[in-house]
Amino acid sequence: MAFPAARHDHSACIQAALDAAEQECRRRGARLTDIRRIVLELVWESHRPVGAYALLESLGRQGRSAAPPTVYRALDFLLAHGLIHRVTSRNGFIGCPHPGHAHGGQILLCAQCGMAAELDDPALDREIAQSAARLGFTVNRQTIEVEGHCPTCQAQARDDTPQ
Amino acid sequence: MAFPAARHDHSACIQAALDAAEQECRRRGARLTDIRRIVLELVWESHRPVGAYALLESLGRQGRSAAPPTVYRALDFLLAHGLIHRVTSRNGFIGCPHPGHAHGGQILLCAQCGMAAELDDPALDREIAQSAARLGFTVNRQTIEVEGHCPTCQAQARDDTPQ
DNA sequence: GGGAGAAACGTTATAACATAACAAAATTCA
DNA sequence: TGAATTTTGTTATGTTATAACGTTTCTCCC
Ligand SMILES: [Zn+2]
Ligand SMILES: [Zn+2]
Ligand SMILES: [Zn+2]
Ligand SMILES: [Zn+2]
Repeated sequence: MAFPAARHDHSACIQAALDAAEQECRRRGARLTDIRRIVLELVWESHRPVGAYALLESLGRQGRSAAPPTVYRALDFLLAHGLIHRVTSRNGFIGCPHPGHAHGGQILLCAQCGMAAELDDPALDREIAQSAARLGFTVNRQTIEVEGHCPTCQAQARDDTPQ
Repeated sequence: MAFPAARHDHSACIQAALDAAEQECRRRGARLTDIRRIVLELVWESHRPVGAYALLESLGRQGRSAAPPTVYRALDFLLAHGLIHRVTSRNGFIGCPHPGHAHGGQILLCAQCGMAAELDDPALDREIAQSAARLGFTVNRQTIEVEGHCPTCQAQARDDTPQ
């Protein structure tokens, strides 16, 4: 789950995500309808969290203008089947690069460029479960959102500060 | 940081929080004005995350009706000085039981009763920082919100399921 | 193929959360 | 006191999310 590089073949990201979604939906007997596929594709337009209303506008630009419930329903479906993750601290959504592969939401967010990546560290899940258990608390779901600086932006900062 | 028991002397919680806030503000040269103190007190009315508009209504019931910006400004102040934490997954706020004592937001949320508690496990912070570092990512801030079941609600579930 | 039932979608309206902008009041401090 | 700063009041609006209900599309069995 490397952090997305500044320049990479992003169309490949999108294609891979759509293929994985197709497969995961087949496996689950879920229907990846037109709208759902299009919304997923739009979520994947970047590696940044996208808001529901930004998706609405994107849909409009594609000539498929819609009302909020349409987008929210598609997002609910994609969330329910693990094809996207919600980024609560940004009121946005990002595509999941490996649906099906069970994992809690561990998300890295670059404060500079806004890019997001998944961390997906099982040791972290265990540590949280253990730590919570010490207080007698049992864990269902966990949301981890880490803000910081991605490798690319750090490198840039070094270049911009000659010294 | 034990999970708050179902029955406990909650007025003591409130008083302790207000005292700690007073002290922390003095230490920082910050002004804990009337509204700010009242909002803090209202946040502490329960151990559950409270929304800004719920606080607005509470203010109204106290005869201090106000507009949204008043509450949001008070919340911003309390956040800035570490007297409360934001619970992004609930669009709410909870009081911090130990302001001043630096700590990232690690919050446990009971899906049953809605109660919240802080986890505050430094090992967790380290694990995240290390795990992120392996991807070349440096951490600024982290939001950890864990949903599950508190000790009280687990005990209740056992009682309600005789078998 | 036809029809009952379920799932998905369209549409309108509204709820819930948050901030911009500017005026008035209170506080600080020289 | 009086200027500078901070805090609060007020109006308006922006942003995010859902309720409710009717229509269409799909599924599956006969
Ligand atoms: Zn990409
Ligand atoms: Zn970056
Ligand atoms: Zn208490
Ligand atoms: Zn509980």
